Amino acid sequence: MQYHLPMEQTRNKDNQFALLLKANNERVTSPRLIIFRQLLRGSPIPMAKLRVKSALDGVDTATVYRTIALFTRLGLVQEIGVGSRRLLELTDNFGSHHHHFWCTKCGKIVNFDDNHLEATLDALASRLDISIESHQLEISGICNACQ
Amino acid sequence: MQYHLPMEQTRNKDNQFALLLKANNERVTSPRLIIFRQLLRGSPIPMAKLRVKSALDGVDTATVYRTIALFTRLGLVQEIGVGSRRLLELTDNFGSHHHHFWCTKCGKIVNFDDNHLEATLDALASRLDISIESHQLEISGICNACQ
DNA sequence: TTCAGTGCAAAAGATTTGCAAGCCG
DNA sequence: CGGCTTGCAAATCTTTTGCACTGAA
Repeated sequence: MQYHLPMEQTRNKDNQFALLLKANNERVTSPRLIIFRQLLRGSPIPMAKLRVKSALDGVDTATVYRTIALFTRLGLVQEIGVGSRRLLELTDNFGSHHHHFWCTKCGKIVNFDDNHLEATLDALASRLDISIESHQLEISGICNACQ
Repeated sequence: MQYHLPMEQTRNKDNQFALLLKANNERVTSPRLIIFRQLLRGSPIPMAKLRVKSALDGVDTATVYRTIALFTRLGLVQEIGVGSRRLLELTDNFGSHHHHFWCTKCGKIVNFDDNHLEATLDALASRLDISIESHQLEISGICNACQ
């Protein structure tokens, strides 16, 4: 099996993952680890593909759904909308805060973050008199390579 | 039947709607008008509910799907993600540009817009060297009433 | 009149659920 | 060992498709 992260980092993440589960009285099982590692590969993945990939490792479809529901409940996974597709990815708990830019020409999805944007949102929150728990921005357009 | 807009405004919208269809060589049919008016009521609506409401007016489920696909193709309708739900609403072509704030406590969805935010996005676009076609921001948190 | 658009029914996919067996703690 | 998890299969729900008929232009 091949990882996008060096093995040492993967171990770290696996560890962090195990701790999070235990802290919530959830068991660390083989299917859960397999699915977590799939998500750890980085790019947002559609449920259908996650199901297929997990099946290769012997994980049943029903288990994938139950696991994603669990991960979501634990705030480990979130669903993002890119165009009309729904994709799954690890939340900021297991990565840095970011947003998505989707190139409508080549389909590439680029993560980005912007301090100024975050500041703008803070100001917005006080203007609207709300307290922000989370926010998600999706920008679509043409990337520099495609222009 | 009851509308959220005064009848005169509804007529205007119906008109605008008919023109858009005709401009795209699409026919103005009863099911399409029924579904359009449903969306015109304002708040984002899940497909399931739209299906049920349309059925009350005798519109078949398959037609609802085909119509929403058409409206999306014409840039009349967009799908937004609020929490884990997917909701349908008219695009900015039939309303003013806005984003969504979702109160996780009372479930209310509030539309808002912010000039400063738009300016920030413009700046971001030039920094990332991309050209933005559209953007969608979803903020979730607690509204002032629930605090 | 003509053919795009619709209803109906069936097919295809996606998601959920019940239950016996397996495995983590 | 005990009970949470899983795999498997069946049930549900959602979305798509084929086809004959209807109605908008």
